[in-house]
Amino acid sequence: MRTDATGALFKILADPTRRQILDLLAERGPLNVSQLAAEFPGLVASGISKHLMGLRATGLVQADRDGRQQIYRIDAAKVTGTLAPWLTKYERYSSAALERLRDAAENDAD
Amino acid sequence: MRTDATGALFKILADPTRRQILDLLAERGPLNVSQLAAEFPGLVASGISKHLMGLRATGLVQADRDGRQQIYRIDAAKVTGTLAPWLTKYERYSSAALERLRDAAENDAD
DNA sequence: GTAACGTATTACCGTACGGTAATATATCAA
DNA sequence: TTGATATATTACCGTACGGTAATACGTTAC
Repeated sequence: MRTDATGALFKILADPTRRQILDLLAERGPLNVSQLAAEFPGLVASGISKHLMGLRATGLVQADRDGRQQIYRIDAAKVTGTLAPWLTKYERYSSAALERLRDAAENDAD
Repeated sequence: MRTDATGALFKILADPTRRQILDLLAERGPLNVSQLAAEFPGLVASGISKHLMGLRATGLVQADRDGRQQIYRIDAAKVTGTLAPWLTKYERYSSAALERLRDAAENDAD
């Protein structure tokens, strides 16, 4: 998929498996790959690992090594911090659209 | 890309061309395909049309027919309305993460 | 009617993705 | 050291995407 820096976050969040990984990390706290893989009967561990690599690349999750385990934890602030400004922008657009409607109504009244 | 209903919105927003289309519709108000295509020198009109079909399918834009023209307008409220609950959820997760940290600190103090 | 125009649709191409399987790497246990 | 475990990496497959080109469709102008 064609994408850019902003789009990379959306692209990561577009996949339901990755969102489910984020949900699990959010609800249960830090987990390793095996624990996560156990929640996805239809998937194999290396697939989960691959998704985690992508999530790490965008900074949405971070990993702490504990012996031979990688303990993954969500950086929920990163998720919200990255998306919130974008959402604010479109809220502003909503307001702008309302203003245009109001202007149009005024012009109609002329 | 594997996706679901929620993911469809993220997937749509992942593409920079589609986000730029949304921005144009938000900043300038409703536009037709030709007007939009004029803003994308590297793209051909049918490509824009294709993106608009996707945007329509998710409800992010709507079209009003005016003779042989299709006038597209953004439904910014749909954008924010769909994303906001999702964002709220992860803000709650952020709080949950903080609580876990606090609990862990208390346990350490035992 | 018919010709030009605005847009949508289809077929097609190259590329990237999600997933599995196999292999490699690193760490713990005996 | 040897074997088992936990994860990462690589190669590969099928599918979906972004884009162009060509075509079809509906609408206005003549």
